[in-house]
Amino acid sequence: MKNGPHTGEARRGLTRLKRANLGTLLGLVHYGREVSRSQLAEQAGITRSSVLGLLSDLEERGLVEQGTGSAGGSVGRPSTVVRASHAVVAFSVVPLYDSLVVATVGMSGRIVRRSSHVFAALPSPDEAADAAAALILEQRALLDEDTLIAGIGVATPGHVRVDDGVIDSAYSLGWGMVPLADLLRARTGLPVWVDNDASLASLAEQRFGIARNLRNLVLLFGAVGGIGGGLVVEGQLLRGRDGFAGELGHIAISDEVRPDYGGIPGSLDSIVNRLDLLTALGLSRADDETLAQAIRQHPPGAVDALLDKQADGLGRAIGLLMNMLNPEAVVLTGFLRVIFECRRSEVDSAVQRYALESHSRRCPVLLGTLGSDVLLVGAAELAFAQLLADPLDTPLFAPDQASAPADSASERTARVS
Amino acid sequence: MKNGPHTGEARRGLTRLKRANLGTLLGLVHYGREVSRSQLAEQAGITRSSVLGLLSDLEERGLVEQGTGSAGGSVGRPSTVVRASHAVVAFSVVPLYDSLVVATVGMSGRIVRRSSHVFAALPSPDEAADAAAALILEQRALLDEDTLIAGIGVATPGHVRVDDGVIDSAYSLGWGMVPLADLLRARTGLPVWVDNDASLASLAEQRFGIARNLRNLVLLFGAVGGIGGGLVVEGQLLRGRDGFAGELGHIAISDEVRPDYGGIPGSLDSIVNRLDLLTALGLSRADDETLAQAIRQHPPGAVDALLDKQADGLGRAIGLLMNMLNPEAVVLTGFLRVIFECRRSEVDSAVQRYALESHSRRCPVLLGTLGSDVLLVGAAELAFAQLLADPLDTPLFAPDQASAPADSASERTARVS
DNA sequence: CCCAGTTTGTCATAAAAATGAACTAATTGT
DNA sequence: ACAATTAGTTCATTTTTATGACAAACTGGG
Repeated sequence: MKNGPHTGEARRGLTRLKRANLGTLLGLVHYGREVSRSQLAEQAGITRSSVLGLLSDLEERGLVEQGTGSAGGSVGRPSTVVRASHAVVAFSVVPLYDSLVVATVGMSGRIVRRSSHVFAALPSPDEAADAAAALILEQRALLDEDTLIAGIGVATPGHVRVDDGVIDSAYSLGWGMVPLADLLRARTGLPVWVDNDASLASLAEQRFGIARNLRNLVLLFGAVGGIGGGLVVEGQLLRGRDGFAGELGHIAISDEVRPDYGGIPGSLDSIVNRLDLLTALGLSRADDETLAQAIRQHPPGAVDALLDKQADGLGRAIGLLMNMLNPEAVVLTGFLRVIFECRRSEVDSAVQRYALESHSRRCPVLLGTLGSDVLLVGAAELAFAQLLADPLDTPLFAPDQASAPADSASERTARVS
Repeated sequence: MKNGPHTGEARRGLTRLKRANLGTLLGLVHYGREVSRSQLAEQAGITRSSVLGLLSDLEERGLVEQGTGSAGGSVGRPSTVVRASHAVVAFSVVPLYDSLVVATVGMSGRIVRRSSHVFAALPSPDEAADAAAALILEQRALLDEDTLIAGIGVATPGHVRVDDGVIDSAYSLGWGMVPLADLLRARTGLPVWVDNDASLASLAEQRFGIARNLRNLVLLFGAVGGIGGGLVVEGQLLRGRDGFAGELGHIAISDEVRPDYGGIPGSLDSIVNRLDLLTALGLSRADDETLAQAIRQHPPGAVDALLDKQADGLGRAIGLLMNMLNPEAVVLTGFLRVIFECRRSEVDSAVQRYALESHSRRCPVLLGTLGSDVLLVGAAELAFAQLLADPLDTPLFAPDQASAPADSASERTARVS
């Protein structure tokens, strides 16, 4: 569908079962960073001898590396430790208002390289795609020769049709109906996946951040353009019918109608609002760090009332989400983190008031730990997801842009025929 | 864990794959009512020859029946049609305020038999369990000799710990920390599963009702004790960490604080409230039909304002849910149906106001079609779920209460050894 | 330093189950 | 009646996992 090159003919007879088992193993390795073979066997529910064979397939394709490592076991023969190969990478693209960040991310979750482009004005989709392609080209040229590229993941604000990578509407970028996946694929020859920024942030925090291994998670993403949300249910991103799910900034939680506000009346966005804070503080365009500092140093007065009100709104939304989804944790990022740190007791008391005790009792409010990397990590996950679903037959690409896909599967097919 | 008798030793070498394939096939048959073998092969993604073998296993265990039926195909050899055996049943138990309904439900989704018990006062958990067990005993005695019983499913209001079938708190019944599954299992010898009423209603409407085959669904369940919610995501019930998810009545959508209301301030329950309607109409304890009639005939005045307000609150909640979950439909049941029918345009306009257009455009508000059967069907699904997960090794029980489980697997094991 | 105990890696063999391809059967339309 | 079409059936083959035995590598105590 979405991938460029054909992999010759799909290898015959690789049953769904084996595909699933390979994916399970690669997933365990990817999310666990370092796992022993016997742990893999136990967690995947297959025997040690089967793991042996499956891993050798994965290793042959260069997806995992095995070696002696510190597996902590006390007695008995030391384990062979399996790691995701750091020779497998994906590119992350994160368009912001007037800049754009591109990173090379290893399958181990580590960010290898990062660079950005600053625009003079809000970029058009084509300008953004040009800049992204240029940065990717640079980073691609710096990769080792044996690197395998899974593809490109994009984290963008707004509504994204994940099926075909079309941005339905991204208010903060001023874009509407932009086929971003097509634009980038045409420029790079790599497969491209696009998804909403807040959703990807929740995925990243659930897999590599504060919410590691929690199966049910709500993340509130306090971005400059407004509040987004990401919902993880049973370890999977909740996308809904079109991939639009998680627009938590637009949920109505109050009767308040602001004549100056154009969105949903009484919405979380209209009440817990970064711009309001900046205005009250006499700032324009500050990053979250500056914002936090300004709040700490502000003179008492109107700002306090605003902060109290925003803290109450935030707590109300958190309580609502706890009642509705019974998650294991609620994670705050961006400027919501600032509000929580300044008005923790106000937020907590609002949560107590608006959430049923049975829901809130065991559901902590946490702060994201991935910081500004969260979108880069989350976007790369998009590209790796395909690889995890079908480790052996998903096409991978070489650093050398001119070459055919570095797909060992098609090589093997060629050798046989 | 939860099942009573042991099935000898688990049949050796029934691989996960076969178990999964059997479950997939049985699920397709169960939800599709009548499916041809080649349709099964196509939908399950396995070959016709494999389907043949798998179905013969299922038929041997008495779970499905095959025969020539009207499969509508125009040309070509007529299909063999597969149906879920109506000899496989589950018992549904639905405790209400002062009564209790028990039904025998076939795996085809049809309700075979139903009976109820009316209490003089609110029953204690033991009284309710006694009554349920007595009704089940009666209905069990009326079953054919070759019937296979999957178990008992209970749909109850309140919070349910689905893992062990303990009702954490059910306000409308006045119960707290009731190990209902244990109580019923001790009295009947059958495995018991318990879940929240609204959740089960959403499952029932998604599988057998108006929302058939929709993968993402929100159901608002307007019961006498308050509003419940059920969320279906990717075809699965969203349960959250403890199974408490979906408490949509308790989500805060307004700033209004009612001094007379004990729950969450500004919650959907406090605004869209059946008791308020009855009070305004001068009624006490009316069923939904009576309520609808009273509304149609009421004199203009205060009741209109109340209805408008409730319609607005309902639309606001619907809009919030659309933004948040991007479902394919929102389904209303119980007295919410009455409100929607009387104030359709008010509800619709509130939905327009509070939902983003991209979310609401393709998301209809529907009315449930299963009526009063919805909980009976949903509760039975709990018992069938286990059977679908492992068709051959899940123990089934005979109508004759004294006998051992009618588990052909253990018979077969015995024959071999 | 050796030896029991423990855990893990590896191999040959067996068994399970799905696949693939050929073939037969039953119907419609011409 | 005959082609076209669709579905059911059979069976040898292939894929892949499971099984069980054994070797390897480590800990810790005597």
